[in-house]
Formats: sequence, C-alpha cells, structure tokens
Amino acid sequence: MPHELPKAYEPGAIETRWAEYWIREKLFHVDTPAPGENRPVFTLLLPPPNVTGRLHMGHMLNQTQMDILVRWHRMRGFTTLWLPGTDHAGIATQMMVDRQLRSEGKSRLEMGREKFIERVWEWKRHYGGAILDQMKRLGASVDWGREYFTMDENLSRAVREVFVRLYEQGLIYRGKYIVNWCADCGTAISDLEVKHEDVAGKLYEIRYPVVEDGQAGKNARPTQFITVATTRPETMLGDTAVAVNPQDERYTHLHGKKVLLPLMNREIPIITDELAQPEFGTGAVKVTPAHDANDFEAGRRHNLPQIEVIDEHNKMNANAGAYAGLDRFAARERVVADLAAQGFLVGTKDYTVALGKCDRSGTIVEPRLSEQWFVKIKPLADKAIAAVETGEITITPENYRQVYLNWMYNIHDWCVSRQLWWGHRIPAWTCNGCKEVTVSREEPKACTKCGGAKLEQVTDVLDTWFSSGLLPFTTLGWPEKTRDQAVFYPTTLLITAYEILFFWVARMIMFGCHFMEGHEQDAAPKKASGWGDKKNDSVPFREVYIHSLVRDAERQKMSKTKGNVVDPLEVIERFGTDATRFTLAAMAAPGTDIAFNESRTEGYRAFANKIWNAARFMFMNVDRIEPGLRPGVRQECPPHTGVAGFKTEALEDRWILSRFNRVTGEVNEALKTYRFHEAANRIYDFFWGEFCDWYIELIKPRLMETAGAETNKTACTNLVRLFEASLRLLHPVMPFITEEIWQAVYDSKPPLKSIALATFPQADEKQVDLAAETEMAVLQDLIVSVRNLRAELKVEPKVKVPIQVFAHEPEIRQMIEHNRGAVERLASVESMKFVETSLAKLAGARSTARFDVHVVYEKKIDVASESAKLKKELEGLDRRIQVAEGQLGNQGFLAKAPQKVVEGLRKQLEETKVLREKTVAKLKEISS
RNA sequence: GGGCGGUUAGCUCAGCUGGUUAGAGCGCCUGCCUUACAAGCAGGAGGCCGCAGGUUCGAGUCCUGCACUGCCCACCA
Repeated sequence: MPHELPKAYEPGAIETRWAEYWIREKLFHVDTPAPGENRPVFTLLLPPPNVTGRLHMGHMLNQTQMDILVRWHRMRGFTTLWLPGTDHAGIATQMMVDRQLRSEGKSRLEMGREKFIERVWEWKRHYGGAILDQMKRLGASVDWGREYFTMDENLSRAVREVFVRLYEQGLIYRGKYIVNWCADCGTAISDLEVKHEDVAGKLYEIRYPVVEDGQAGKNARPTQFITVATTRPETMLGDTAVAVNPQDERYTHLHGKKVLLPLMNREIPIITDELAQPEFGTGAVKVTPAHDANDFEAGRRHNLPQIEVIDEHNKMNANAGAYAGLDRFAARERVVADLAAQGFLVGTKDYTVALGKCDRSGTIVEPRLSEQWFVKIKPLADKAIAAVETGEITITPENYRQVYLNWMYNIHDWCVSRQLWWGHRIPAWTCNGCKEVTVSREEPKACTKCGGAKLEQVTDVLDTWFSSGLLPFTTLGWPEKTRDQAVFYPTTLLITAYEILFFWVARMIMFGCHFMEGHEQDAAPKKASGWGDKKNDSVPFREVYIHSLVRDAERQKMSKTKGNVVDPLEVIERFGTDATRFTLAAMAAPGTDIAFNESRTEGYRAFANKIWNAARFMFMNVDRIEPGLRPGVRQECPPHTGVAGFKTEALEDRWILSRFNRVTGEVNEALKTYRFHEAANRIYDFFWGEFCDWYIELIKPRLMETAGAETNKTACTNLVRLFEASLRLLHPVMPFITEEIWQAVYDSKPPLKSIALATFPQADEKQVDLAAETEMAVLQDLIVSVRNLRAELKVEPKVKVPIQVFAHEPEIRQMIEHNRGAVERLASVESMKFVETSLAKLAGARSTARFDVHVVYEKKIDVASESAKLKKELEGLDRRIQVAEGQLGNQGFLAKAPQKVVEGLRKQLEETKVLREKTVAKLKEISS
C-alpha cells in the first residue's frame, strides 16, 4: 500500500515529525572536508541567541532567511555549514538568576561569587536550551553537532588569549575615566547600551560670586557674579572650576580670577577652555570633572581636582556636605531650593534634555568616574573601515554601509569591563603588596613587579559582546590553526538585525581583521553572489545582510511593555511553520520593515493546503494508473537540476515546462540578491496560478481512462516529474510540506534521505519555449473571454453553450482547434465552431487582436449600458492609439529609445487598431 | 544638531538598473458543494502612485522643494 496523504492538511504533526527526523539522522552535520576536497563552501554563523531568550518574530525572520539560503546552497552542492550556539548574556542572565534567588529569599551577595556562578550554570543546564529547542520547531538546518556556548572552556580560553594579546599589543588599558554607570545593574555599561530619550527638563541658571582681588573671600560682599547654566544643578556640589571661552571678550576681565562655589563655600578657579561656547547660554559653564565626560576632559587639561559627589547607588556622598545621603534627584530639588533662597538662582527655563537610560534596566545612567578596562579602538577600527571601504565585506542593503562607516569613523574607546560575576573574568591579577596588575593567560605565581606571591584576580568580567565578537574564528578552533578554520573562515555571510550592527557586527569585523590578519582560506570558495575575488581573508565574513524589523500589524514595534508581541510559536501552532516561514519570506523586501499580519499567514496556509491537495490529486491518479510508478521514479532519479523525463506531448506540457524553467531562473536570481519576497511570490504564482489552475486542469482528460493507457501514463509521469521538481524549488521556503510530499512521491523509499539533500532546480534555456507561452496565452485568453461572456449573459452555470470563433491567423486557428477539448471543458462550452468572418460586431461577442469569440445564447442585451460600456472602451483605445502614435511620430523617441521598446509599441499600436475597428463595428451594430 | 527611510486599491504591501495598458494577498460584491482542494472554483468593483516644480522622446521609478510620518546616531552645559 503506497504512502497515503491524509485528506486534511495538518501541519503540526508533519512538522514535528520531520524536524525530529532531520536531527536524528544528523542530516545537516558537516564533517571537516579533507585537504584537496574542492566543493565550494558556504559558512554561516547563527547570531547566538541569549540563553535567557525566548523565540520572537525577529529570531524567526532571521532564521527563516538564513535557513532559506542555507538549504538553497546545500541543494546546490555547497559544503554548507550553519553553526549554532548560545550566548551567556552577562547582565541578562545574572539578573534572571538574581531574581530567582530573591524569590527564594536568598541573595547573591550572601551566597558569594563561586556559589552564585555554580547556580547560574545550574540554571543554564536546566533552561539554557529552551530557545534552541524552539529553533528546532522552525526547521533550522543547523549542524547541531557543532553547537557551542560562549562560556565553553575552549571559547573562554580563546577569550583570555585575545585579551592578553591585545594587552601585550598596547591595545588594552586600564584607568579611571568617566563611564556610563547603571546603579540598578551595578556595573559600567558601554555607550551602545545607553539609549537616549528626549525628556522635558529644566535649564537652571546659577550665579557664582566672583572673588575680588584683595578681598578676604568668604566673608566679602560680592560685587560681581558669573552666571552658568546647567541641567543638573546637583552636580554643582562637585564643581571644581568655571570655564569661559578664551575668545569670549565678555569675560576677559575675569581670566585668572576665582569664584566662590555657592552652598559649598569653596573657591574654584575661572579657567579658559574651548569647553565653553560663547553662543550657548551665558557663555560660562560649570566644570564637574567627576560627573561629566566633557568636564572630565577639561579637568584633565587644567589639572583640576575630581570631586565625586554621587556614589554607585546614585546617592549623594560625604563630599556633598549637607546633602549627603540624599538620592540624586532629591538632592537636585534641595540644591535648587537652597540656591533660590540664597539668591544664587537667576532663572529656570524649560529645556529638553536627552536622558541616557540603561538599555536593560531603564535606569537613568550616571556618568561616573571609575576604574575600568578599555580597548583602544582606533587601530582596530582602521582595519574594519578598510575592509568595508574596499568592498572586501559588502553590506546589503547598501545604505547600511554608510551607517556602519560613519559609526566607525567616530568610534570611541570601548569600555569592556563589567562589575558582574557572570561572564569571562578578566585575566588580570592585582598584587596585594605593590598593587601592580599582571595580565596573564594563566594565574601568575608571582607579581611581575615586586615578586610578591599574594595575588588576587580582578573581579570584573568582560562585556558579553567582547566574546561574541570573536565567534567567527573561535568557534573554528582558534587560536589553534585548524583545518576547520582553513576551510570555513572567512564565513560567507552574516544575516542579522540592524539593532546589533554596532554591538556585534562591527566588533566581529574589528576582531576578525585584527586577529586573522594573514589568514588564507583553503581552496577557492565559490561565490554565492558577487563578492568578487577579494583577497583579504582576515575578514570574519564576506557579506552582511541586514534584515528588516518585524512590527505588529499596526506597524508598532513589538515590545513586552506594550503587550503587542506576537509569539511565533503561537502563530505556528495555528497555521504551521511552513506558512509562517512563507509569510516572513514573502514580506521580506530588503530595507522595509515587516508589519506582521496574520491574515497573510492565513493566506499562505491556504497555499500549503493547495499544495497538499494537488499532491493528493497526483497520488490518486498515480496509484490508479501506474501503481509501480512511485518506486519506478526512484530508480530513474539521478541527481538532476531540472525536470527529468518529462515528455512534451501537448501544448500544456511545453508551456508548463517553459514556465517552470523561467520561474526557476527567477527564483535563483532572487535568492542571489536576498530578494526573498520575490522568490516566494514567484513560486506561489507559479504553483497556484499556473500549475494548479491551468496545468492540472488541462491534463485531467489525459488522466481519464478513456484517454488510453499510453496517454494516461505520459500525463501521469509528467505530473509527477513536474511536481517533484517544484517541491525542490519550494523546499528552502517550505521545508516540511515539501519533505512530506517528496517522501510520498517515492513511497517512503526515496533515493536520498531527504529532499534537503536533493538538487535545487536550475533553469535550462533549452526548455524555455516562447511559442508555447504565446500560444498558451491566447488559449487562456479565449477561455477567459468565454467565461466573461457567460457571466455577462447570465448563462446558468450548468448550461453549456455553443460558441463561434473567428481567428484570421491560420496558426492560431489551428492551435485553438487542437485544444478544442480544453476550451469546451474549461469554459463550459457545448460545441465550438470556426467561422470565416469577424464576429466582432455581434452582441455576446468579445474580441482580441487574435480572435473573436461569440457565445451563442439568447439574451436581451441592455443596449444603453452595453453601448455605454463600449464607448468607454473605445475612449480608452483611442487614448492608447493617440499616445502610441504620438510616441512613434516623435523623432527623439525613435532615435533614442531601444529597438525593443519601439517595436513593442508598434506591435501594440497595430493590435490596438485592430481592436478599435472591431469595437467600432460592434458599437455601430448595437446602436442601429 | 546630524543622518536614513516611508507616503501606490478599503487594509497590508510588491513594483530591481526610467520603457508598451501600475500588480498581489486580505477584505468587499455576484455566482458556483464543476469527484484534488469551500483553507476551494469562476467572475467583478476599487488607484489624479503624498503635493508642487524640474530633467527626459518617455517619470510610480531620477533631481529639487514642501507636507506628513517612522527610525537611527550625537559628550553642547
């Protein structure tokens, strides 16, 4: 008994079954190719999801696109490696476990570092695989045998190696600088982790009394003031200067003088510095080196003291005098009130301030002076700039190239230390004695400076992106020189969301270009699409494709707080993975965001259902006509790139084969340039609109017993062959349903373990048949015309009508004659008669340039509405003729337009004229 | 303050390098249970392609300005 498809298409069961099968059979496992093996290579790194993550639509879009390309390459014979893994996600994971502990009434601090980290590992073992399990439901054809975790021992070793090397190269330094401090997370964060938000705030103008020469300072009555403006009055407690611009003549007389800092009664100097811009405010600015990055720089230029007044919990500290212990915002209110009371507040203006908030906790970030580790970025950035400027790495869509470059041009040193416990601990040790820091691959036995044996490892860990930035080579065995590296590095492509262009992509490029300098990829990797013959093999990938953002149906960004997050698994549950994948692919026009619309997914489930039913139709016939065909096909199934063993007996055969090849060409072309939507739509239109709507309908008679055994057999074989090839064409987008039907085609005994290993169709020029396409178009036109007429004449659906056809070209007439059966069946025609003169003027007739067709049916014509309609038609035709004649009479057009366009227009004009004549005749007839 | 994108049918969107009559899905209207499929079939209505100029033989497509809208980047108090 052959493999049966159930009557109803139920994606759930099919999809989980095949997802499991693919993994169980290790279908996507890639062995390291031996030297000399010459298949082209396609390598792709999965952007590692956070271990704490849950699958969202962005992931699904990302993975759908990757999987489409991966399957497509694999089917085209590339050695295709798609490398999966997860990211330890420092802050996110630590926070999650923290929260868990708190709910148990425990605390991280009581527990201690070691116990805590153990606990995180335990958490990871339990829940860390969740997101990858979800991925499996998507059908992602990754090599599960190579799965990694960024905290794996080998990857951690590589991280230490990188850190030490950078340090030795002078590219890592440590120091006390202003960093973005998140009190909630209790750690420094990088510029990228700060999101600015415009908020209505105030600009406070405060006057500082100038200390006059010869006066005894504090007790003297001030005679003049200098007014500064600030949005953060509480920081004035830590002011150590007031700056004016050296060019600003308003303040020349104050150069070298001092002011008395209100509330603190501290004398601070007036300095001249570019920091103060004459145009802004009063032109004088307070300088707080410990709480503002600009002021910090100015402070260094002028050797100013750094007075910290806010601590790591955002509370005022002892240096804030009377304000100590207050929260920074409470302090602000108090400071402002006191300044006003003492007559120092000149005014308050409404002012929009760009508040920096921590990306993760939402807390307002405090610029804070603290000891951190930094990567000196310029030398790395220079290489990363060159790689993109020279085109050694291409970025698609192209506008992101400039975005990337602009960011790189203006890059700042990268603060890589984090005051967390979970992550890669910085491989540096502080000597208990002399406080010297030793950076080393292994724990040092003695201090490099004083020789002391008591050393303690620095408690900070590295920014998570530090380790993920290394993945393109560390996952391939670096720092060892491995065969994997030789083959798979540089990876071919990186597909990711715009959000992490700087976080991740930029860092990978910097690290890759730096650490893989001099690397040469083994064998000549064949290009998926034109990245040319660029020599630089240090780059982490040759191409970057930035996909769009998935929004909700109202174009709103999905976010948990808004509660508009669409859970992909829920959508999958209802419509199936294939339909959901298809939706994402079909909506993924490069550069435009996707407003995820469920009704689209519903439509694509209908498409899957259509495929399903077409398959059922096929099997129904195969099993009746040629029960041995299914295994038979298996036997004669060599790897082929198109439709093998297809016999072109009839017009529809030539036509569908031609269309298949054309569509195949278009699909391949579209995938080459990441035009997923185009690939998806081409297949959709072909399968539904051509294969199902026309081809299947047209061959039905040939499948009927009355047609005879030979005809039956050919039709049946053609159907199977074409279907099988279409499944391969569709497989990258809809892997599950295609696998299910493909396996059934071979009666569960396929020539390969999976359609995923079969060959992707390639267009064969020789099978493109223009004549067949033209003839078919006329035939379809004829059938549709009759259907139209029937509707117009309100012919009862069940009634078959006689028609008359006039075709002045003998070839066309002959072609229609040949396909008489098709016309009769598909247009509910009782009989078709050819006539020798035009039928154009008859009521109940329709004309095209190629033929007139008349439906013979008694029906009173509504003369008024009919002639109105004809007049409107005529107007349109006249307009077209006028435009065309105008163009063709234009010397400029004739001289400059391409031949093809001119000729096309001429032909169109001729046809329009024929049609016009027919319409005129008809109008005349009706009106008379 | 800089930069980028969007504006096409009631809704969601295609329309690549300018070229013959601007497309699709959903929705809507009419009619069909035509033995693969009602998650279907057949037919239909619906568009000054945001506005104003310009370049061109020819503009939804290129340029300029404007309007509305979204996003990103930024240490001007």
